Amino acid sequence: MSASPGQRHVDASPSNEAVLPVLEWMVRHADIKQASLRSILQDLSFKFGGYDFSSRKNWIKEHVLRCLRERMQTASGASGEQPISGGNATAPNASVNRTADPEGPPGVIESATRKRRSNKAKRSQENDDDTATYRESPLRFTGLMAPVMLAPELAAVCGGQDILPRPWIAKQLHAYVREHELRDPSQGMRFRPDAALAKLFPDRDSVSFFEMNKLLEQHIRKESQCAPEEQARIQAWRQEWEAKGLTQRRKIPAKRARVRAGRQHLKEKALGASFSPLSGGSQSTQDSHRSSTPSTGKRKASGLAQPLQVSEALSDICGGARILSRCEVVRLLWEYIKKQQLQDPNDRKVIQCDAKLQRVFDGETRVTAFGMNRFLGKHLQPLQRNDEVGRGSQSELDSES
DNA sequence: ATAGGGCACACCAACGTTAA
DNA sequence: TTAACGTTGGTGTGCCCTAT
Repeated sequence: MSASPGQRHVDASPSNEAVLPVLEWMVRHADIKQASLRSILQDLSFKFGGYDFSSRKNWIKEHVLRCLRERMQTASGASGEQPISGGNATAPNASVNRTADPEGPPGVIESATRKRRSNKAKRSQENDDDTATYRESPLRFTGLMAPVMLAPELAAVCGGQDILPRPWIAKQLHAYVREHELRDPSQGMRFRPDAALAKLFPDRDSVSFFEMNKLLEQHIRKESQCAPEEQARIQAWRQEWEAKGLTQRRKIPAKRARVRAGRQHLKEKALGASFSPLSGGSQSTQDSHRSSTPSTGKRKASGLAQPLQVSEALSDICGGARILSRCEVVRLLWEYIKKQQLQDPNDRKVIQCDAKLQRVFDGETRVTAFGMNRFLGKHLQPLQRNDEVGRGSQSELDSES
């Protein structure tokens, strides 16, 4: 709150004579691969108690450039140290060079700087976010990396190997195309099959790398499609390669995004608590219910809502209905427990089983509210086809009662 | 948050090159 | 730097209900 005009750092403007030796020292000792003009400005500002050097940016650039030239000359003359090139090192160098070019179009530097800043800010944001973190984990040969059996004509162009994971097959083919210079010069993403590849892609003058994987399917067999002895070989291959202890760098999922989405979902769920799919809720509420599985709308009835065959013992508790969904069973079960006042008054989580409940709960006299779900599975069986005809479920119960 | 159940769906994994 | 394309299978998550 104390007025900024009184800031010590601004008033205590360091002279160029005082700044120059510090600046030269910084450039001489900077990590060229990491440093940028911006980072140098920041460091300089830090060394001079937070003084803002932006008004002397051009002066600083000139001296940074001079020091860099001297440093490169010294390095190349002394030990043949490599000049600044490639990777991040290009950023400060290029910027300074353009600055020195009197004919360089105005705004180029600012534009480039802005772009770099934008990219840096983006990277910084990503690093700040836990979505951008990685972990090293063992390479497992499952899923996409599951080894498959190659047909002889495919193995022939994969160095004779007849068991490989799909991505490695793609890699081998890319290498083959490169080695044999089969790439279509007019269309970089396509290649012209030679005699060996023609066996894989018959009647094709040209194949795109995108099509390649699809066409390869005809020359690949999954483990499940292989003969027992081939499956044994694949197993051995997997064991052999997993024993090598290869690792991969995996991206950690976007936890923060998921947590945010989850919170949003709960919030919307609370707001739309009175929504009934049958009564036609608002579009937004319906969307929120679909949030986790967006789009399509092809979703079938939930497994929990599917009708099941209820055992006689359980049916006795559920009002005699023999076909109910799990959800309905749980609801009716609790209705019965409350009606019969079977909850332990000292611990409402505990259910004191009467004779009917004991038939369902394996003779247990007491079960917990959570534990009783475990017993239900034995009393609920998938429906036979003909059972589904005339399924009554809750409506059947309603009509009975 | 927790327990039980099954299903649908999204996402991720590797690999290559080019265009934006 | 990222999206584009195509492949398969593992994993994570939400749905749905109920009570504590």
